[in-house]
Amino acid sequence: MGRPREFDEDEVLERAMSLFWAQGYEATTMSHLLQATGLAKGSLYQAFGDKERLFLKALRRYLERGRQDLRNCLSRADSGYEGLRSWLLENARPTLAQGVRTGCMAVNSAVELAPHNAEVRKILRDHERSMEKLYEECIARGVADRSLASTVDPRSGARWMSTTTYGLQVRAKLGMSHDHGRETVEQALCSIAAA
Amino acid sequence: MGRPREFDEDEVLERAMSLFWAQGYEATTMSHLLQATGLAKGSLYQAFGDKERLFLKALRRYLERGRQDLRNCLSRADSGYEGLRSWLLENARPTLAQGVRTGCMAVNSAVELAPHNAEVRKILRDHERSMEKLYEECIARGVADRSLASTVDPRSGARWMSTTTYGLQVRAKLGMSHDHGRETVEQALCSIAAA
DNA sequence: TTTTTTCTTGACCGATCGGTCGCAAATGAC
DNA sequence: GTCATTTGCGACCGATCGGTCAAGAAAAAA
Repeated sequence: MGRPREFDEDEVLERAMSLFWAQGYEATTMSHLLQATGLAKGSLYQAFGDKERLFLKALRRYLERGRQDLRNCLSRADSGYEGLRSWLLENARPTLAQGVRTGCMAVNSAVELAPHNAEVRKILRDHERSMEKLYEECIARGVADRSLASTVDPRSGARWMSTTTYGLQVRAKLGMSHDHGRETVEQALCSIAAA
Repeated sequence: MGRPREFDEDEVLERAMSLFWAQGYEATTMSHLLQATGLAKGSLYQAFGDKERLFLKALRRYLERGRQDLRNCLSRADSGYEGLRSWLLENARPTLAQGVRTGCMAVNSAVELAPHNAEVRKILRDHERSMEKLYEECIARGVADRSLASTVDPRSGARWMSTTTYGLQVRAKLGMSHDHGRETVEQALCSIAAA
């Protein structure tokens, strides 16, 4: 009952996510969000609460998609090693949106907000743990199929994977070329590859 | 001639740097800076120009200090391998200031500002290149003293070092423990250690 | 049709943003 | 002393920030 929404909530969330992703939280103003979504101020506030709530919702959406991407990437691989390698190569591909090096929204949010916002910190830590669970499984698989060194500990290997993807995403912000990214991935992989 | 300054420019810059480091550029307001430095508005503007100029000056100071730290760290080491290892371990130590996980100001600035600010981008890229030159020399040393694998290319190894330190600093923002950091460093080092 | 409920819209709010400016104070030059 | 020059200070500026709200519009319920 009541008057129906004139906008698609998912579409609005998607545009908000893009803005926060490309510009960060502080640098994205409500005016930007209104202009990008085409909504009036009241509508946006009524639908999503305040700026922070909207951001959190956009962040959660981004992270869920990232986890799904990782699952797909790893499951497509022919070996544990190839799974990790293809995910790292994915992270070595500089992401551009409208000429802006967006990097990874998880990394961006971790750097900008995590130290001062407990909710963001919790979300990102949980996400990190989920990602590392997937890395872990993949490493176990790689040890079993002998594509990874038998000495690799799945837990610490998983944390090492996180670290390496984060690092690549930071370098993407400074304009790392795809070639340099790939080169770094191959170098990094030496630490876990089977002898 | 004229009236002499009543404040120490270096001291003011130091405090500004700490604020920008801990809170980022956007989240640090002129009021914060005035309160932290004890200066009046006009004095700060007359001495440093606007907020961005002050930030750039603080950033340059931070980066110079970082390069010096790296030089010291590497030169103290007994081998190329130990040099890289001790620098990575330095980056695995979570930095806290007044309870805030400050991480690394270079990484923070790269993520927050580099895509939208050409000056910041240039400064950080130049810094990255300088750091990688030092890594390179250290890797060459390590190959020569047989502490590193002879197969390691100094250039790509240097970029891999950058990537790994960046990754550790991002994880520091999410509350990485010192133990996990050290564990990751040991895992990562497997990719360059001599067989 | 009337009522109820929800949504849309933009005027409006106080607070704060980065930045300017005029005036008093403090120094060296003369 | 007088003057020129620079600093310290804080009132003041327009713009913009995130956020609220009242009134109108559109649908379902009666």
